[in-house]
Amino acid sequence: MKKVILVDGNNLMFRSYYATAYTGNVMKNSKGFPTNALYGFVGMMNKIIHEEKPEYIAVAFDIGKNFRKQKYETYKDGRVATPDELKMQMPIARDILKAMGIQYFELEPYEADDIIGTFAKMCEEDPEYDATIISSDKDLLQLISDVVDVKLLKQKDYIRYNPKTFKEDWGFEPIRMIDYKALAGDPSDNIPGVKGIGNKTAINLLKTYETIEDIYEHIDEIKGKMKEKLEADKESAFISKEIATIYRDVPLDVKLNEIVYKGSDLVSLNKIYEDLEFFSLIKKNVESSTPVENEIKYKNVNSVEDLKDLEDDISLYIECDAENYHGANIVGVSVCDSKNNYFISNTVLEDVIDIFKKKKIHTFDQKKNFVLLKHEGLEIEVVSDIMIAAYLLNINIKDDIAYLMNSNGSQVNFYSQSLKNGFDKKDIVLKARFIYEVKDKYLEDLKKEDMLDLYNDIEMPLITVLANMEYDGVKVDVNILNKMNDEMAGRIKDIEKEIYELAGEEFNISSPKQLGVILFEKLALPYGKKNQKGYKTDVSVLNKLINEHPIINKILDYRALTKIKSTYLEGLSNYIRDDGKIHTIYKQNLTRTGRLSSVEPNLQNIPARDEEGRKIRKAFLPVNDLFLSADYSQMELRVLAHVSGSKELQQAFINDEDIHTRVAADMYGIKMEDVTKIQRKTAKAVIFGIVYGISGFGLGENLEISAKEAREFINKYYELYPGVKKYMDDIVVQAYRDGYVKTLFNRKRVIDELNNKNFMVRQSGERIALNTPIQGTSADIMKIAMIKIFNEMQDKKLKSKMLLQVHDELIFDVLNEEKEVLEKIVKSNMENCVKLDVPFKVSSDYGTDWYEAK
DNA sequence: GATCTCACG
DNA sequence: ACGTACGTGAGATCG
Repeated sequence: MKKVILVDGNNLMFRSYYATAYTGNVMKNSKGFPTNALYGFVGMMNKIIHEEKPEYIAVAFDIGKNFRKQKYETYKDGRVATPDELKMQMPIARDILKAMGIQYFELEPYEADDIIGTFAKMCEEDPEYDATIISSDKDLLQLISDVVDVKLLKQKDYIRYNPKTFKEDWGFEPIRMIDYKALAGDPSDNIPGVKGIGNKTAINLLKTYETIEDIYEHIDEIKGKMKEKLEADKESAFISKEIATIYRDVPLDVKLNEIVYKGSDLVSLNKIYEDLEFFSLIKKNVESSTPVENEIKYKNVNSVEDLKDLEDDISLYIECDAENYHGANIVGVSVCDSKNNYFISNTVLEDVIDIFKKKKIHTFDQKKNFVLLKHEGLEIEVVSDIMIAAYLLNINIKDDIAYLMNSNGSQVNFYSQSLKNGFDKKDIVLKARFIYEVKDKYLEDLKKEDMLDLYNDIEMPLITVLANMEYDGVKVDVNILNKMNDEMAGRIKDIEKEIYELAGEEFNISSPKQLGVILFEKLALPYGKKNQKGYKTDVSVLNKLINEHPIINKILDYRALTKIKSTYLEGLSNYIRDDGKIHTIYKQNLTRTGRLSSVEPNLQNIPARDEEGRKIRKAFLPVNDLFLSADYSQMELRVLAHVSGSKELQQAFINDEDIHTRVAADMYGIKMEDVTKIQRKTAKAVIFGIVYGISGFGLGENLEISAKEAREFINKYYELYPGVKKYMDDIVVQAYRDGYVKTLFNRKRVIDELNNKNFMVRQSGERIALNTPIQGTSADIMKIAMIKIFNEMQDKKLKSKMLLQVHDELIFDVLNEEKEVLEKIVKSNMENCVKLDVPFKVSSDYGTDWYEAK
């Protein structure tokens, strides 16, 4: 049997284009030519060749006018015109196929579907061949037969349909797809179908009747509204069927044995890739990849003498030997000035380090530098960190400078490659050189964007604060974790047993797939919502089923306990280093709002809400005497009150009222003392929802009330706080106008989503626009507070340490005798570091472990 | 490696 | 008709 692969080239190009274009950013090469669709297209073609190993392959394209449009004027009406940026890429796709040794076909007035249908027919007529069609277009499913299957591409993976699997899914024969379209229509192609008949009804009708001809012959068997609808649109149904039917006799003048896959001509292929700047693909093609010669000269430094000509303004880069810099060793240090480049090995670093004291140093990731150097008992101060600068400038920055360099035309190994293959001194030198070359531009850009203060007064000083927190680390008692872990293991075993008994069989409870089958098929529980893989089984689904079956509560318990066990008890243990401490890494260049994030491990999501999980915190212990925890109360709402200018909301905070009770009282038109728990909870949900730009639907889901009721709550809130409503409207308008939003301290977030053609994406952009100034300003304020507290602690030479930040909360390791003075420093700085139209309020607590400290 | 689920503010 | 709350990180499963 000879296998023929038939690819819907148009479909692949459209998919690749929209897969990335929806974010608003189309990938381009340095000449400004769009390349996103081609990049995806090449990826998919390579995948097809790799997975299908075709002997015969053809790719079909649409070209020119098509006969359907000529016959039915409205066909594909309403479709957005193909964007120019996609059109431009179409001819290159053909060039690429040529270089890949793959034949492509296009013929006016036929569409790609018809060409594929014609090839499929040829396969059916020749017993030597069978075919696989590759596309995400469901229209092609009508071609399925004993010798033709369809690999229907989904967002991430695909479904392979043959006659059997098709029938299982759709309930009728593949060829009846055309009758299905005749009834249900197809909005994307503007095929009308029968008005009022959707996919469900269409499928049902086709279970009873073979074709629409059959339906209309037996129209009298059908009763009521449905009959009326069918009769009213009879003509439309038949036209729709005709449009939907793939034409399978396109005069192609080619034989199957002529579409043999010849394999790539790498020279021409690489030439195209070079034009497109698909460097990673070229690299893959050049198997024994000759390493790029980095033409850079540098001096090896052996003593201070070698650095005597070093200018005052320099760049510095430090390479270490592990992804996580805690516990890593310095591989080497490179230094550049306007004229020279230097490489300093770790062995001589100590001897020359003093020379850096008087220099103005520009670097990349000073927090990493700080930790690495401090382990060697060394220290270097810097004036600027281009990793941070790039982050503020909305450059999507990674921790590995190689990404930034390579996207600017350099060719250095990525850090992960160097770890595997060894470090190249030239790469390390190139990194410092790069820093030197771009530093001024970044600072200029920051100035242009009015972000120099944010950079100099907040982000740069914060580096030292965070570096110290990470370096000091937090003590965690592994014995406490282990003890809890053993206990947890026993409890989980018991619950497991009970679940197996209730289910009547053993299965992997942690597998959503298997669990879904047990719940919704074996136990036949209701409300089985589907996701991509099968049934949804998350908390919100399970909560709705609590009264349906006793197994649900057991599963919820199982989930809670296994989460605690694997993520926290075992997970955290793995991060305790030899000093008995956990040293997280605070990412300062990651979030889109200005918040920090914490990784390896994440110490910002240690359980707090649930008592069982909260006990994890008992394992976190102070090195000194106590923990002090200080957190802002309702930080984001206070920021909302300020930035929105809502006098009503501001007054509530000035009066120091319980904000949720206040809003509840206003919303229900009652006195504050009469507000019930549930009313307060509702108000709280409304308030939070507002900050996130929630819809009536979302709030309804959340509160388990109807969308209508929820909408009424939201409207009521707007009435009470018109300033908030105005802010929300204004910020969205402003975001559309400028393409970005800013925090109070000028942190800028560009929102490409607002330019998107897709309504949903734009809506998401609007929510981002109204939330970012609030979340981001709060983050800015917390950063300012941290810097002030840190500095004051240093000035007063306190031995207590700032250890953790959890967005609106700070944790300190406190010496008994410093208790009072520290608490004052912390509270007053947090409350007063910036002056807004509302006061900030900070609550604090002590404890001998993190659990006890509030 | 993508997906689902769930932990935090 | 669509899909539906912002910002994160990590572990387990599965193809």
